[in-house]
Amino acid sequence: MKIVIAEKPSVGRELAKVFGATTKKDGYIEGKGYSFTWAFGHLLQLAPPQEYGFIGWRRQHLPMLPKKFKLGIRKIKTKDGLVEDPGVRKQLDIIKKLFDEATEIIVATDAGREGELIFRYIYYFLKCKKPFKRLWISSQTDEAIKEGFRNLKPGTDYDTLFNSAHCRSESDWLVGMNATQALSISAGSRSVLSLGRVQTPTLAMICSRFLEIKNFVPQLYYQLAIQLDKDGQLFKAISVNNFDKKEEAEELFAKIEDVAAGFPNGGKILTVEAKPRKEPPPLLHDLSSLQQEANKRKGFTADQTLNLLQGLYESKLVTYPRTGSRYIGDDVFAGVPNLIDKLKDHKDFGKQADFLSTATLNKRSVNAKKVTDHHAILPTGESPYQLSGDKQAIYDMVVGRMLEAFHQECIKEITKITIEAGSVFMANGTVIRSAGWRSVFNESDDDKKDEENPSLPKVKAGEELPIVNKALLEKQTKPKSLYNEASLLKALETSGKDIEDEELRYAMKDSGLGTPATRAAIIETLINREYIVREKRNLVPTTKGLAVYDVVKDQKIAQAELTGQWEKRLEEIRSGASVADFKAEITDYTRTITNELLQSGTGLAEKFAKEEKPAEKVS
DNA sequence: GCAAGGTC
Repeated sequence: MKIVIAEKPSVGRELAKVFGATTKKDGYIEGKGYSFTWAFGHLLQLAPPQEYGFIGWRRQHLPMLPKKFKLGIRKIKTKDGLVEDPGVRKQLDIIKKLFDEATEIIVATDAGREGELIFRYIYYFLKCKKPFKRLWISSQTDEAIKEGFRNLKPGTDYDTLFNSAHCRSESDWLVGMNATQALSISAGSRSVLSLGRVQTPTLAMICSRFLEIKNFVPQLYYQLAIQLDKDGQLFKAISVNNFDKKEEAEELFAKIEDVAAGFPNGGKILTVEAKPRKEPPPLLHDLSSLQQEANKRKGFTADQTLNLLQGLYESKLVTYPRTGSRYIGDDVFAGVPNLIDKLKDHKDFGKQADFLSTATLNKRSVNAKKVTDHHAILPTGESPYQLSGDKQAIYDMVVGRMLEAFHQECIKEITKITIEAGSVFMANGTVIRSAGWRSVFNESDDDKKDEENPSLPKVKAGEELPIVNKALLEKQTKPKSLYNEASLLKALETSGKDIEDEELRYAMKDSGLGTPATRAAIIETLINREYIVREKRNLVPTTKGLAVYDVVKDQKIAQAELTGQWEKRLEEIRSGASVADFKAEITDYTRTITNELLQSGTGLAEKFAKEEKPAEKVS
């Protein structure tokens, strides 16, 4: 019997279907000489410190540097504390039984670093010695799967990939566990002060933005505004220059020759520029972009959106949700017209679906090279039935985005008129000539509200128009906004782009901080630690969060660059570089950060202890 | 009591 092991049940079932295996067993599917089984993501995790004899949180244990890491079955939180997840235990038993019977093992976990690790941890935990082959595919279509099985690779081809994954895993443990205990202990062990490669830079981003706003000193500046009259149609123009000094603005303001002051034709048109601007449709959604949209439209947290989407996925209404790709391959694209056809009766989108069913579909989101482990989120074509309001809202965002993505460009006409009236003024106007994809949700531009001139009158250069109103505007420079979940998710995705070092920036170009699957959990962790709170839709640091930030802000652990450095080294390991060198570096860094935190955390608790409620102090 | 990673 050949055993195929997938990362998750949905993929295992899909593979079984392609082979025509139909006998459903508990935890696997059998048929045609194969058994198809699966994990549920990581079934195993690195054992916690106490399993190496580091009982209790004690200064003398630090740094904790296990000679050899142990694996343990994934735990879940219950009222009795952490216990082995019974579902995971059961599935591992099933996998063990199948491996024992296997004549051949075929690894079909996701084609990536973590997919490799998911399998290898199971394989080594079960002490399996049988050789295995690797299925490596980036598309789950029947043809891609068949082709992949005709081209199975020797398992050992991916040994270096496993090495890099293994290093990632152990390094996160070493740095995270040690830094967390070091800071918590030196601050007086009153509460858990967690630190980690991802959560701490994320906290730092939130805190530094908050402080930047708090310390922001608004600057006054002045603008001049005039209103002109073209044959009865009024429109507004603003001075091109801003003025720091009020006197300067007042001087120019006095020179504006308006009707009230006895000048019937005070504004002279200098230039008129009208050009069309084409807006391509947005790309299909990946998890992050959908979380951002759901946060903006409905105020859902990243975690809520992920849960709703997981529910839709389990009901087979949408494709795999934790994807980082906004593209689909040509094979998936071939099924899109059929998906669109099924929406013709939809109450909101029917008309657009009808239109698209005869139009040429835009292929901006079609690019097989940009499909990584999973493609962009699409509806499956199954008909939803009695969804909850929130689920329906998410489902509609997926469906609506699909229609948008394959729709036509939106064509706008942008008009710019410059006017001389003592100084130079400019009027901007935007008119939508052809709504294209924007007709799906029929909403105006959500990013920027265009100035008050939706459409400007037809004027010609050289024309002189009466100025019917003028105003001297006093304005203030504004600080950046606080992070909310949408802007934070975006910042996490792109955090690598701000890195100055070119190599580190390159190493992070496809990753950012965290992964699509983990970012929602990171936000929740920061909230659970009482480092940040939600205030309306904003994410605001607490006194505790700011105090922790103050201790670590100049340390490597608070910089996104740390992930960049790791990614660069991990990629080198994948290409065959020494594992021992990297491990030595990490061990070294673990010692350094642990010692530093044991010193610098002293006195930290006093900074926020008074803010804590008595009930929380007791524990 | 603790990381980050994956998933139900």
